[in-house]
Amino acid sequence: MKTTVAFLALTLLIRASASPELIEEHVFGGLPSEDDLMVRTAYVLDYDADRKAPRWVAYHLNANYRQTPKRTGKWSSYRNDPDRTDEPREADYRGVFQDEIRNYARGHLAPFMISGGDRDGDGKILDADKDGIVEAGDDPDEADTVKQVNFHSNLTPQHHHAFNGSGGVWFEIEERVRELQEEHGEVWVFAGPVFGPGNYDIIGNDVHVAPMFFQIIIWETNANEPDMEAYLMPHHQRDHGSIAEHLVSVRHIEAMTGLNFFPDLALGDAERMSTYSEN
DNA sequence: CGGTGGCTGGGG
DNA sequence: CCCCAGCCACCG
Repeated sequence: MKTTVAFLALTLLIRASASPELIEEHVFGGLPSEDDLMVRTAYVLDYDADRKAPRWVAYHLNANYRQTPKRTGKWSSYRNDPDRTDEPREADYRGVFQDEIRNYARGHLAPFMISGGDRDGDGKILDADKDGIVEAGDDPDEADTVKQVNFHSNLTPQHHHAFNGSGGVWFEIEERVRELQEEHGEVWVFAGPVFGPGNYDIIGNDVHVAPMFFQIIIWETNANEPDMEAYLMPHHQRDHGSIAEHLVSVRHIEAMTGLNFFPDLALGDAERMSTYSEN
C-alpha cells in the first residue's frame, strides 16, 4: 500500500515536472487541483475521467499567442488525444447536434484562438498570412500546438444555440477574454464545467453534460495585486442577459467545484470574496 | 485516419 | 464584407 502511494506520488511528480515551466506559465497562482494533469504547449488541464471532462483548463494569453492559422481544414479538425483512451469521441456526439433540445456541439474549454504564436522563439509563426496552408516562412514546429487545442480531452458538450455559438453567453465571455487581453497585454484564464450533486444529461458513452460552467479571467496591475473577473454561467439558458449579471466571487466557484484557486498566492479575502464589475 | 470544401448563425 | 463559434459529406 505504501509503495502504491509512493508510486502514485512519484508518477504525479514526474508528469508535473515534465514541463514545470509550462505549468508555471499557464496556471496562475498554482494548481487548483492535481489529479490527472495534462500539460500542453498552449494550456494545462486536470482531467476527470469519471465525467470525461476536464476539472479545469488554464492558459496564459498574449497578443503573440492570438496569431493562429485560419480555423479551417486540418487546423479545424477535432482529434483524439494520443495520451488518453477515456476521452469523449466523435461518435459520442453523433446526432446530438441535430436534436432541437439537446443541441450539443463540441465546445472548446481552452479556445482555438489561443493556439497560435511563436512558442519556440525562432521568430516564426505557423501561418502569418492566415490562409490555412503551411508554406515557406511558416513554422511547422508550431503545428502541434494548434492540433493539441483540438483534442477531444479539451472539448465538452455545449449547447450550441443557447451557449457556445455566437450570441451565447460562453461566446461572449470569450469575447471578454479577447477584450481584456487587448486592454492589459496579457491575461490568464481558468475555465471549466461545474458539476454538483445530482444527475446530469449524458451523451454517447457516458459523456457527462455540465449544468453550469465557470471562467476566471486574471490580469496583473502589479506583481502582488492580480485583478480578476469570475463568471458562473448556466448551461441551458438562451436569454442570458449581460455577462456582468453572471459575475460571482472566486470563493463561490471554489464552493461549487471543490477546486482551490491560487494556492501559491497570499490573497486576502478582498480578492477572493469580491465581485468585480465590468469596466 | 487525415484532408478538403461547403454549410449555419450572430455581430461588427 | 470579415470574424468567431460550430456542423456535415465525401474522398484517398
